[in-house]
Amino acid sequence: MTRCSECAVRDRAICQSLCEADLEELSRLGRHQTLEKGQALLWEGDESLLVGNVVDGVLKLCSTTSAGRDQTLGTFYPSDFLGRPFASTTPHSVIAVTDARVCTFTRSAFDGFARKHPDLEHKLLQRTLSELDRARRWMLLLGSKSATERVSAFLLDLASRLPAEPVDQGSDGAIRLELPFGRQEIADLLGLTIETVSRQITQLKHDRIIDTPSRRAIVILDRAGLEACAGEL
Amino acid sequence: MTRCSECAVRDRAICQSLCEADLEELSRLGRHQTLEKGQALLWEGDESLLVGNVVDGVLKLCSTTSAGRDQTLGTFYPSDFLGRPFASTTPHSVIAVTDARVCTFTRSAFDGFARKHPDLEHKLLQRTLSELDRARRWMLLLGSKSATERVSAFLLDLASRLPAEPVDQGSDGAIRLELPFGRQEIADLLGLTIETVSRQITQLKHDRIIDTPSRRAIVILDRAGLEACAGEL
DNA sequence: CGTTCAATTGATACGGATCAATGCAAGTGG
DNA sequence: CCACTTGCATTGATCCGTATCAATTGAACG
Repeated sequence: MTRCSECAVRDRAICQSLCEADLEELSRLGRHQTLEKGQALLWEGDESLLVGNVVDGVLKLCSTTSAGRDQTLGTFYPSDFLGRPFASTTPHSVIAVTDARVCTFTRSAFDGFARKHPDLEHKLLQRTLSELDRARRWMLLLGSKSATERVSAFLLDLASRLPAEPVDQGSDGAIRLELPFGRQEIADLLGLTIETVSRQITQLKHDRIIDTPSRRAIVILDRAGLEACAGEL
Repeated sequence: MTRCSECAVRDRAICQSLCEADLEELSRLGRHQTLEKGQALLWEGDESLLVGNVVDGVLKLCSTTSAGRDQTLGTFYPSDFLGRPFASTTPHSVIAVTDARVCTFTRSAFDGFARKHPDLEHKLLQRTLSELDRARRWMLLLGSKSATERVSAFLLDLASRLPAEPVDQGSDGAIRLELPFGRQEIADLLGLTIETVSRQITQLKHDRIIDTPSRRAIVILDRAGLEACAGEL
């Protein structure tokens, strides 16, 4: 079994608040799980079975509307906490966007442990508050931004979340992003259609703001230009 | 000074977690404030000065985009907690929708008190988690619902939040809502324009799903019909 | 009774959705 | 190694819902 003290996200996940002894106890409650791309960890409306931390990979939180349209409500990167503690059902599904590793706990075991460890609950509170800020920023995007603004904002958000690799040739501060998402997934995230996303990307490419060396890679050539396209924030 | 033990929201706000003695201590940190309709309590981007509970009235959380458009990101009703604890700036403005009374604390005083009272932090965590669920449901609305669905969902949401008054004449289960919001405010909440909101309301009226005895009142005649218009959820 | 402000209604424009076709890269099997 | 399939992404043509612009109505108030 993998020891928590050697965890890849030991110093970033909410567990950072625990001392060695408590960590030991928590690790006995948890279990590591690997997920394949596309696999679901939690289902919308189901019992809230699991909570946990992302160790590696990217996951998404999503919901399907009656019209069959899919809307993605959030994303999880390594060290992020996922699941719905302190409630009996999970309001949305959690699905792996890439192959992923997560460290999970049954909700009841986690809830019990958390109630006895105020520092952990405090970390969780801080994270939940940030997540709420994040969700509200996204609401702003969904409620009152154009397609160009949405795509630009998405790329900037991604750049801030992903381990950014600077491009070799000294072409100013160009940044290369390996997209974990396909076009359809981006569309679901932004409340647009795949065609609109595609058109916006080609537009940004024509304007020399980004480049697309491959379908799954984006190079930000002109960060300031991209920020201008994204509107304030 | 108003004693916490006699507070109108004593048994619903997060303070319900405190014993008499702690409540006494907290009440010495707080202060009651009255706000007039339209008055701001917190400004977007400012230092996070205050947090608190709504005692009476309705407030909204909002943000102005570069394009001058206003988007409302949330609403606060009596017993709701507002403000951004544990952060140095508030990401959005809080504005009174009606005349209101709030019980406020400086953020720093509240943070310190909360850190020492795990039960209070726990209540706050639960509330923040629900607020996040709520925000995500609203994201779904903003990201992938039509104007009709948005207006219908809004009315249903309001019905669940407001003290509902059943209409006198035995006309089945008709419910009368006194709207705290004007049309423009509804539009900001739903990411629509005032004209579109107005048209949707007239449409629902024609379909005998609602009635509008006055500008600021709505009677839900056919709740099932309204739910159907709102799509699932 | 006029003034004022919000809400409604109408006419038109436009952005993004939808429908349909084409392009392109990565397999797969002969 | 080449034809064929398969799955995404792009591009094009058209349609529809909501925004926008402009006018009218209606209720509250002095």
